[in-house]
Amino acid sequence: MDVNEEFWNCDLEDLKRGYVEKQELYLCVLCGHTVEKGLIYPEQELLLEAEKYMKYHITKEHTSVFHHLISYNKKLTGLTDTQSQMLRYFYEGKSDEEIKTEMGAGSTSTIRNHRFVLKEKERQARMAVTLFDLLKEKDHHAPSVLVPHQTATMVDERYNVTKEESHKMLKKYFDEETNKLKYFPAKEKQKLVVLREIATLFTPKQQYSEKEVNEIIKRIYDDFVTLRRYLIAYGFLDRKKDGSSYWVKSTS
DNA sequence: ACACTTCTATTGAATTCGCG
DNA sequence: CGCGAATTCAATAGAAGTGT
Repeated sequence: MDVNEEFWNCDLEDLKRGYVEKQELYLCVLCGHTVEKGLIYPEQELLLEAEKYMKYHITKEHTSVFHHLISYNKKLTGLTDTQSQMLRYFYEGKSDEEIKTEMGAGSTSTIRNHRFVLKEKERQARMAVTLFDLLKEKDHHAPSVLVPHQTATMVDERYNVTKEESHKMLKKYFDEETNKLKYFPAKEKQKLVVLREIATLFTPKQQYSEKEVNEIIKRIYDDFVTLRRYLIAYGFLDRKKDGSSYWVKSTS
């Protein structure tokens, strides 16, 4: 029953699809199987391009995302065995009458009621997702980990930081009066938090010249060259090859 | 009149409580 | 901890309600 990190972090659309697109590869969130972009995968008589092959992989190994997810236990799905079985029948497009016969129930009203209860459950699930999503923005005490910049490079699980930790670090490295960076941290984890904070000084989607970038960084730290380089290296900023234009990598 | 949705009552199973 | 009592939960079936 091990469900990987990506599974929980990817958005609903990716989850429904069953795989996420990374820089250089496609990753199956159901099993962690990866497929490298740009390669061609032979399958029987056919040669499949990477993404096609990933779709094929899901059908072959997991039948469908639906089948895979519904096979998880109650703890994960929140569904009882009969409820899961019901969903399977519904997925197959069976009528109440057919389901009744197949599961040997005495009456179609039982199936009807299952449909009703499950629909209610769906509404509750939507409600819960929305509620918790809204809560996330407000609850600064939750020990939730900050998800690193999605485009950030040089980041792995070790650098997960709770909001509390991150708050502490920021207090340590930034002067409360002037908001200037006192000194640049040596530890990777701290660097990440500090850089993330600095990245917020830039307006998303806006294009900056190198000079403008320097100006902004200079306001909080003298050694703007180092900081600028770090922002790029850690994937917070991106730039044209010739350095004529800089912008914040999108966060969403 | 008909199909379809929602509510209610009953039952048995599972879980929790509380007492020694 | 063990065991029966009490409570809660899930499944069922039929009744009531709703809309066309």
